[in-house]
Amino acid sequence: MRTATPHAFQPRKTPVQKRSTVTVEAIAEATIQVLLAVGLDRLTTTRVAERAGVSVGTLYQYYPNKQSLLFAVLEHHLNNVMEKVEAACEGARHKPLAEMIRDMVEAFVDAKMERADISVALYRVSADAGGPALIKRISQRSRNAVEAMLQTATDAELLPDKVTIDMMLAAMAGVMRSLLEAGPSPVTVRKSREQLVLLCQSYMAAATAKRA
Amino acid sequence: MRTATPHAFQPRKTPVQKRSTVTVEAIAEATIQVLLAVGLDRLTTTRVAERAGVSVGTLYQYYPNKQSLLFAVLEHHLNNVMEKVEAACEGARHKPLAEMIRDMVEAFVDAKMERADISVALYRVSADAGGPALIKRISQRSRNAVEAMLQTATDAELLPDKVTIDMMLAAMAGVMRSLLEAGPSPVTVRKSREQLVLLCQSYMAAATAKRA
Amino acid sequence: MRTATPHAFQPRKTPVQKRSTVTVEAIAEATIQVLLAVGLDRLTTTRVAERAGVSVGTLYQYYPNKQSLLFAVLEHHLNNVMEKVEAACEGARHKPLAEMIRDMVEAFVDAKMERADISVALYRVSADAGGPALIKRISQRSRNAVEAMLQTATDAELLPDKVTIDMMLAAMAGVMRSLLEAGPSPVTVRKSREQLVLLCQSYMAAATAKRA
Amino acid sequence: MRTATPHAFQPRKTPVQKRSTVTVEAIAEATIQVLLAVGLDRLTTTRVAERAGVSVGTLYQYYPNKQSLLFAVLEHHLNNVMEKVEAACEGARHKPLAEMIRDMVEAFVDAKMERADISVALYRVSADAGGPALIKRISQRSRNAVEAMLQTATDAELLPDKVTIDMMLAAMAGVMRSLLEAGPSPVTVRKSREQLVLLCQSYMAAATAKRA
DNA sequence: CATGAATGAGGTTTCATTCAT
DNA sequence: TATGAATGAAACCTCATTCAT
Repeated sequence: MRTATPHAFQPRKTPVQKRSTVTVEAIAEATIQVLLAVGLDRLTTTRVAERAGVSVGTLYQYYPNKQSLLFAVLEHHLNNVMEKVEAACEGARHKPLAEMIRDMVEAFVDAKMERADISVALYRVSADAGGPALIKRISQRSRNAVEAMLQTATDAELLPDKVTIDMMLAAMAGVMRSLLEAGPSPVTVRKSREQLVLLCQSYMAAATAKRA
Repeated sequence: MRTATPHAFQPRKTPVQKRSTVTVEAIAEATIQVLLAVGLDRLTTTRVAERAGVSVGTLYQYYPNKQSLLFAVLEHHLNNVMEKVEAACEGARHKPLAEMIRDMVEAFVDAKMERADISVALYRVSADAGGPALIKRISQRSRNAVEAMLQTATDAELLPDKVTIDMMLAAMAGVMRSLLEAGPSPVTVRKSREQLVLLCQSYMAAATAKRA
Repeated sequence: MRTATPHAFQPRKTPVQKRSTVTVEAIAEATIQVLLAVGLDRLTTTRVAERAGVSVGTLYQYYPNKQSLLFAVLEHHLNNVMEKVEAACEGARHKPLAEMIRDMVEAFVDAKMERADISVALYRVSADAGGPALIKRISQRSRNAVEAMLQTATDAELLPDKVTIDMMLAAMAGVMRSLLEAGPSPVTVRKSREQLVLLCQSYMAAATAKRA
Repeated sequence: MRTATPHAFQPRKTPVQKRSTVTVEAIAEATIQVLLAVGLDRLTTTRVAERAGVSVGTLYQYYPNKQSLLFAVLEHHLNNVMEKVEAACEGARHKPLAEMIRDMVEAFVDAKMERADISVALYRVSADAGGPALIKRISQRSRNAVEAMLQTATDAELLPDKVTIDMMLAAMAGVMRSLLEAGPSPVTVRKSREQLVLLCQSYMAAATAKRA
């Protein structure tokens, strides 16, 4: 993949007509399908276009380059997870800390597992140049959501600072990745989910206590 | 990068003559240099050979393909980190749990930060096909080292099981990655190091307590 | 030339637009030109594309690999000869055996001599992996044509069986090859043509008589 | 295969010491083995040397280049066949024409079939640049042998001229090639052998008669 | 004489991207 | 807007051959 100038990773035009929207989505969906079917190495723009039932030319009408296509899919996936987490955070307001954490972590794990195959496939995409930046941008949102939630905790004596929250989120992401890449059994998933809850709870407890 | 058959990621021949050994190392070193200088996308075998002061042909005498070259470097790096962690684990035997964890985590963070640039660059390499498998193989070693250490803890009532250790390690890896990819200031590093120690300690404490 | 999987020797796509058809033919023609100009050893896909006035990429749109290109040309040549032979066979129906044979053999020799240079150049191509199979497939056609003709012979008491016909055809091919590779004078060609007719006639006569 | 200058196809030195002779033969034998094992496309000088248990350097002491190695093997094979045919020709002197032909043809077929696999593999070798010349040189010998034999025929009224003999030999070669490349069953071989005898006999009879 | 590490020209093939239709 | 034929830079990798040890 010959990477273009950094600013070029956004979709080219925001479609207004309905037909365009359909096309854009068909292309994004086809990208996932191809990704799962043949892997990132053999994903070509032509193949994606074929699968989407359009010509390559059309593909390039909506995505300025291959990278932007991949990133759009990645972003969509991350946003999807994000929304679930945010929803959980909203729903868990005004609860005790441990419950908050549990709800949030479980929402995260469940969201990721829901499309485990895609999650795994996208790890490789996220490693492409520019990926970390994208990830970072998205993580901001989760931090904000979590932070807002924590401020309403009924039993927290001290609020954890940003570094703490980021650390927890990074730990969650790391555990999740390791889990997904292992291709885990349902049992393993359940156990790991529990343990991850525990990990986050104990850390948050310690972090809020420590300050005191 | 067209990935070959899975078995093809091992170096091709073990050099017997001294001349060869020098060459092999020069190539590996050149790979890192090129990786840091131009990035993975523009790392070509020709460029690596040039930098190493040999011909492409020579490179291919020792590495059957580009992938194996990259993986050799990745493996070397991970082994390096591993050794430091193992050493810390050995040195921390027969101490209280919290101290063990601290020593181990700090060794890990320090080892990673020692060559932060390489660590970051290799994240992309590790995403290549076959990377996760390599990582997994290496992680086994760390789990064993940590497990052996924990068994000698002077104050642990219950030993954490494998899942727990794996979780901790995955969390550590995730945090480290997130940290490294952010290109952190020394201050941030110091703070994060502390926090990561806390995270692991509190989780291990909770996990060992929980069983009881 | 690294030969690919056996099924990969067919042209890649059947062009629909007129522009494409022109391109495909230009490439095939260029292949012959290059073959004659520099020989098989130095025939490269790049050179062929250049000669055809297209880019390499275009070449690979229509031929999945070098081998398929060469085979397409070989097949075309053989088909061309085949058609002449078939026409002769059709035209010689309901004649005495000796005349039939004469017409057929002469058509074969003439067809081969018509593009003697190409014929010779293609012998090397036909030796490539997969060549014999191609030859075999084409030979079926000639056997059928000859067989159909012989059944209408006005004076044949017994029909020769398939083995006999194949033998005659193989002999013809062998003689022709030996002749072409010798780079013969017109006189030699004429003499050899006569003799080959005699060879086939006498063999067929003997073979049909023998059965009786 | 990058072909060298035309004069370079002869073995480099005629070994006088016994050790050398052994080495030379080991290399030749290894060439055949590799040819049969992996095919011409993947036959490399290194592989041959390995199989022969010597280093590439040593191989190049005795054969100036790859081509010469292959041609040495080809020549050896052809000489072997030749000797059998010559012996048959000598043994068939002073017999009637038909018997002569039979003995000779059968010797030829049997000699070829004796190492059918090698015969087939070498067809590709003989197509390499310079091959036809080699073949031609060898064919001279067979023509001479056959000619000498025919002159002693007890019942021949007219001697066939060189063109006639060449034609017969070319036909024989063509039939044999076609037969070998088909990978024939023993039954087919036997039948074809008979038919080839018939073909040659009838042609020679016709050719000698015709002159009259 | 033997070794085998080193050479490096050069071949095949891919695929993101463009633009005339 | 959509199409898809054409582009062509550039990557990977091979292997016959040499020559210092």
